[in-house]
Amino acid sequence: MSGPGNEALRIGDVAKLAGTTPRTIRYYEELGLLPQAPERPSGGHRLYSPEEVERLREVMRLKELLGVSLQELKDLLAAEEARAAVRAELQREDVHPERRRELLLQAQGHIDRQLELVEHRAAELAKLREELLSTRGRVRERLRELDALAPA
Amino acid sequence: MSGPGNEALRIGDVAKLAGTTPRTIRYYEELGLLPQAPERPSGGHRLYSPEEVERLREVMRLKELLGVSLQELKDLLAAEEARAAVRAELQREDVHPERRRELLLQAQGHIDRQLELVEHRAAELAKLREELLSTRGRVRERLRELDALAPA
DNA sequence: CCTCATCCTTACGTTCACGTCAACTTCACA
DNA sequence: TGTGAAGTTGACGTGAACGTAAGGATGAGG
Repeated sequence: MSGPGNEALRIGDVAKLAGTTPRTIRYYEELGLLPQAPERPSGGHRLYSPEEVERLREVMRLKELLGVSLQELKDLLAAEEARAAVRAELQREDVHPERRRELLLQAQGHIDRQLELVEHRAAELAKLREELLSTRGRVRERLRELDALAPA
Repeated sequence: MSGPGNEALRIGDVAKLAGTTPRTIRYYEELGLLPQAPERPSGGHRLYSPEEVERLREVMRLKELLGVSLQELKDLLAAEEARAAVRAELQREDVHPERRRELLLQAQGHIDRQLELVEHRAAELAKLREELLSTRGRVRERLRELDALAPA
């Protein structure tokens, strides 16, 4: 059985797959951005699953798009971390509805927090985009005027 | 005659108006992000017009929204710089239409470059926003299910 | 089993984007 | 005309986010 989904990746592979370096991965782990993968079977080498690669990419993506510090990002991801735990707990059927509700509300709060950040930035960017488009429109119009008078 | 529009601002005033520090302003000037205001009447103090404040705010805004290094930002603003010069030159009527055309095309190129950057980021952010909204939707649904079974 | 690429930790180095301090000059105002 | 706040140019300091080098352990292929 060598089906896909259970390959054990080494840190160098992960780095290449995510487009970064081993150093950065260790650094993120040190900061708590990535789980400290306490599984170091026999040797001290870190091993990763493809899911971990996705997680890393997501971290890099958020860093890029939200433009926050790694510390702030850590807080934002604590949210995601919590959501993972929540999902795990919610999987089981035997959770008190009261507890379920609490967990879901908590998850919602985390998501809303991220959404707020994202929407704020998105709005600002949209505004900037509109301004640029408008300016470009004016330039184009002037070019057309010019063409009308003295065509190439 | 003390009408608005010709107040001479000092670097500290500018800093407060733009929400930053004198140090940053000097640093930006040193990097070439702000024009080196060669006008230092008698004393060596920098003087600014309200327009310069706007310029500074714009720089800060772009830095924040585009998340680029100050060097890259400088290149992007060389564009804007050029546009300012272009606008000045275009104001005059006695410019060869050929030259006008050239200037306008150049300006258009600069704008398009900025637009490309902005639209790329905006698209990425929009994608992220959609994902978050979708996730939130699922959470909400689960909450509604819960409410239906065991209302508060 | 040997070897060599890859990994480990530790630690110091580097770049960016400023902060801060020193020594001095200039401006605003009583 | 003094005097305190604000400005000037160096210069060095700093936090974030890694890069890089040292010295040694580990793992995969021949």
